[in-house]
Amino acid sequence: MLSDRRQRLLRFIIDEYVTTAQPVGSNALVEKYGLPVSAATIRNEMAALEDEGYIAQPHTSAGRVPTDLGYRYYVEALMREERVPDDLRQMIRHQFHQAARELEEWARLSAAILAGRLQNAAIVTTPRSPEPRLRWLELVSVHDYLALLVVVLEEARVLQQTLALDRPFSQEELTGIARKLNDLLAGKSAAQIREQRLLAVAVENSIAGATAGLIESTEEGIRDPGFLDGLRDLLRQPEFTQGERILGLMELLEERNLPRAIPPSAGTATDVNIIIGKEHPIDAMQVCSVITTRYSGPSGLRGTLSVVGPTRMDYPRTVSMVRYMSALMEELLGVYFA
Amino acid sequence: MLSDRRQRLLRFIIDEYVTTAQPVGSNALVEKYGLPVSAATIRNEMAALEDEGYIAQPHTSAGRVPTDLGYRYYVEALMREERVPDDLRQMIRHQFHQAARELEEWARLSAAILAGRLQNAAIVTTPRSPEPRLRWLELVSVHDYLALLVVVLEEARVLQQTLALDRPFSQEELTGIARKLNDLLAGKSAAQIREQRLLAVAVENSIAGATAGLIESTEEGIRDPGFLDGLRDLLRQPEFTQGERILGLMELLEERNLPRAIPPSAGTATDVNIIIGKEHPIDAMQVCSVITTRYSGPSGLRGTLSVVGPTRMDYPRTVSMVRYMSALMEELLGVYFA
DNA sequence: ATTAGCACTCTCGACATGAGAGTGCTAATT
DNA sequence: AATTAGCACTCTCATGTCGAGAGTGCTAAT
Repeated sequence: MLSDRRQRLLRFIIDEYVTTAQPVGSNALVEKYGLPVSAATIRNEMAALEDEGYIAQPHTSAGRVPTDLGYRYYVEALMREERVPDDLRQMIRHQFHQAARELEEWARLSAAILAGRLQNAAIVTTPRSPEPRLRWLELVSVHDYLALLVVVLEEARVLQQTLALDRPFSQEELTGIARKLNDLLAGKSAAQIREQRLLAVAVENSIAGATAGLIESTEEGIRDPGFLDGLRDLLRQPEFTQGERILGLMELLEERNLPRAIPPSAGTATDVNIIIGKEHPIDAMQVCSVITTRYSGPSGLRGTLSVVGPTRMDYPRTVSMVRYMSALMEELLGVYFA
Repeated sequence: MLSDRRQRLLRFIIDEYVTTAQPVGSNALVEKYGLPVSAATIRNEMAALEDEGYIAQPHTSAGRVPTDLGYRYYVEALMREERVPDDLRQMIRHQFHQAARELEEWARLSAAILAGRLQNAAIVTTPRSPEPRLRWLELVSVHDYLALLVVVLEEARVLQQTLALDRPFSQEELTGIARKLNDLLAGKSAAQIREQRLLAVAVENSIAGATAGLIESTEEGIRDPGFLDGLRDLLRQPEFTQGERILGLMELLEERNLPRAIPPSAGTATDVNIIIGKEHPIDAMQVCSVITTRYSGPSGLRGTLSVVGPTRMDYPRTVSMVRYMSALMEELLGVYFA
């Protein structure tokens, strides 16, 4: 257990380092924060903090830099709750009111706001149901042998797929099939649709199968990897201006490989989840911290908001923003599906 | 007009610089390409090429580097047609056969293939009609006061928008409205739908308006900025490893601001269009070259394929790849809408 | 017209140097 | 027992110098 003074010191060091990105020395600390002791005392305390692994020196005669463990302690014990200022809340609400009322659009906008405000990368997934159900399906003829299958899920998500037909179908025929399938399958999950498949007509059977497949494909998260924004902001961070270290990160983020970049376990906690540096299982991400939160809406809808930045990031501000955006999304979802 | 020898020399210089990314000197040139004259002669010729503005020295005692003008001359007069090798064609076709048969998916895949093969960024837009027409619309009830408008265009593109309703509507009512509007509006463009708007019922009128608006919104290209891939490859290019210069570029590409990154005029030529360095109107892009081509399909469908790389890029290979992918997309579109 | 020869220019890496920042330790002070 | 002043020490960083190497332009000879 750290003494009170050491805790305070660690907080100062982190606060200072977060803003300057420079190793912080004992003198600067005493001056800037008006500490009632001399630099020498601080040096003793810092040596102790270093022994315990919370801070480190890049080289002998440099100041101290927080370690991943230091940040972890900070996040667990030292960090003060921050509140998103009211005027910013107003601005954000305003932006949402101006945007189209679409789930996708909200997710996109959330990512843009998080990235812009925090100057880091943000990834937001659209709300999805854990077990999506069919609300409506439609078959539209593209030409004689090709039809477009349009599937609307309960959560107002629209999916599409083209189907090759083994004989020509008219739009009337297709509409008839769609009506029949709607009567039979509406409200059902992919699994339930698969069970149901004992229709007399082969075409209907195969279309039902395609519908189930389409719904299942969304569950794997392949089709909707979420919205990524702010890569440019991340690149601007001083720790990444030296190419190299960013490359692995780019690979990961550009292919929107969310499950890999952000371990699924990150969503188990009800609250905000924080992964710091080396705590991350993937090498390329170990220079970063990831802050994730879930949001949920009516009928089991769920999505995630994540911010990716250097370990030297403003944790209180990021946590407060992520938390606020999550609450906002939940509120909007509530109204949407009122 | 350049003498034969100078032309050949310019080609050698560019070929060499493209592969090594290092200024090329007279000695290296004589040795590598087995020229029948001495280095001194080459120096004289290079001095002449420099006077005419085709090459330049980064500093006094360095080798020569092609200028934008040099690349321009190369592209216009010196470049040899290249052919995408048959085995690569096979591989690419194979990838397309494995992919889902969706326009969007094809565009995504094209961008991935271009980026991967050429190690540069690629942007591919999905095929769009210049004057999209309605094929089918559907209204799906989300809850009493909210409906989802699903619009299918002739080109098998699906659009969606939620509509707030001023009184509760049942799914049956909505289906009735949709049927009526389909009868009335199918095959019409946004403009024609707007003219048509003299329906008796207010709701029908406003839904028709929303449909027209939705169709129009796609024309502005806001909703579908195209698929971008290969930013990571671009970052790996030696000219961009020193952060800084990449930042402006990122801004532009990440927001997928295609119209700005790739001037619309780039599509007027029937063939491949090449913009080299300073020829580009936007500052941030002046360290890059952009190679663009259009592809088109039945009933006026059009899209573009673009590759963005450093001015030092392999023009013949890029042009051949872009041209091949364009032909392939046209072929696929032809079959799709057979 | 071509070329050999040569002086010249510039970059780059290695090395040295000094200022500056920051530390750890010791001994004195409270 | 905690704190502090003082000081030697270490390390980085910016600067300067130097020589090697690369490449050029010019001149005079072929």
